[in-house]
Amino acid sequence: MNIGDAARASGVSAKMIRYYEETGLIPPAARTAAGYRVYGDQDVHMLRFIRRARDLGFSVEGIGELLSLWRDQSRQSADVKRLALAHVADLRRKIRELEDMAQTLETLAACCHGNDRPDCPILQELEAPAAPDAPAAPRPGAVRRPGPARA
Amino acid sequence: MNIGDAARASGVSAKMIRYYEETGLIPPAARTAAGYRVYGDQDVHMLRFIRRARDLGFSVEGIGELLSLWRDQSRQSADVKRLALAHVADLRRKIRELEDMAQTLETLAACCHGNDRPDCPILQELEAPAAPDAPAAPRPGAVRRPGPARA
DNA sequence: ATGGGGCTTACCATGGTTGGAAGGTCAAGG
DNA sequence: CCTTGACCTTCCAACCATGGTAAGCCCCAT
Repeated sequence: MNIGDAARASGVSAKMIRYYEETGLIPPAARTAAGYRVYGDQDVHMLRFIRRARDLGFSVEGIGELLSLWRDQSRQSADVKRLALAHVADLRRKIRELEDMAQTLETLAACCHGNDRPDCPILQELEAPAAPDAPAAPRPGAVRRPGPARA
Repeated sequence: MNIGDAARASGVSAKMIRYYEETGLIPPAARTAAGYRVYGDQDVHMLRFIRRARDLGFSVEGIGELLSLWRDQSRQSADVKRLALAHVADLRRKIRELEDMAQTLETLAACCHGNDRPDCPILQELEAPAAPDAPAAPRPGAVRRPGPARA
């Protein structure tokens, strides 16, 4: 099976398969004499595992840990569970940040007439953040920007 | 005022101020004879505006649109509101995606004994996604990965 | 005048993924 | 045998926002 077939069968693009190999997430594939990568059903199985973990928002690093547990026949399910719940906590933290932003903006938008006049509480709030005690409008620095969010 | 002072006063790092200038988000700062960037209170005001918009999760592109409305004295508040609500919709979409992931994982984790035995429903689900009808476990492809999420 | 800190530009890295270019390989059809 | 087209290979660049680092210049205070 060539990389294209493996990609179609697993849902992981050929590009990403090569990337995962390069970064050591998956072992180097066997090669034909011409240098083509060759994959078997087992490989596709692993790639699908990876795809599914990505769908659940795991980072590549996290997937690496999941994979090693997956391969480890003497694993303890407690370890898997811990990994999963840690990721859930990450997700919930991110959700809270986004939710805060959405609520602040919604509150502001609700105060905005949304007509053809220029005055707008949204712009006002951006200029000069509201009082520190207003929960919907944290002062600068209170909200941690999510950064290059990886999920 | 040098760039360091402007950074401290606005909460935007000197690095990012230069980046914003380079990418055209803000106009080039005035320079001293020695080439130092010089900022005034107005500039700091604008930088704080940008900082606040970033805190609310706007992309740099979105901030550019906000800035042009901010500067446009003949703006219509409806335009600002539309921008804000579009961003809220973005946030909510992202929140939903993350929430789906978190719930799927939590459900799986709840089924996992979390003991010293190797059998684990989490790994099982990653290997072979559950039935298509289970809402907490969409088939591969049903969950759109957010990609290089920009907020 | 010398030292320390600030400023300048320029480059590298992150994370995950996509895109392209340039070139080799394979299978089918003429 | 040759062409064509689909596939594969490697390498390089880009995205977004940010942090870091390094070499070199500048300014101020001692």
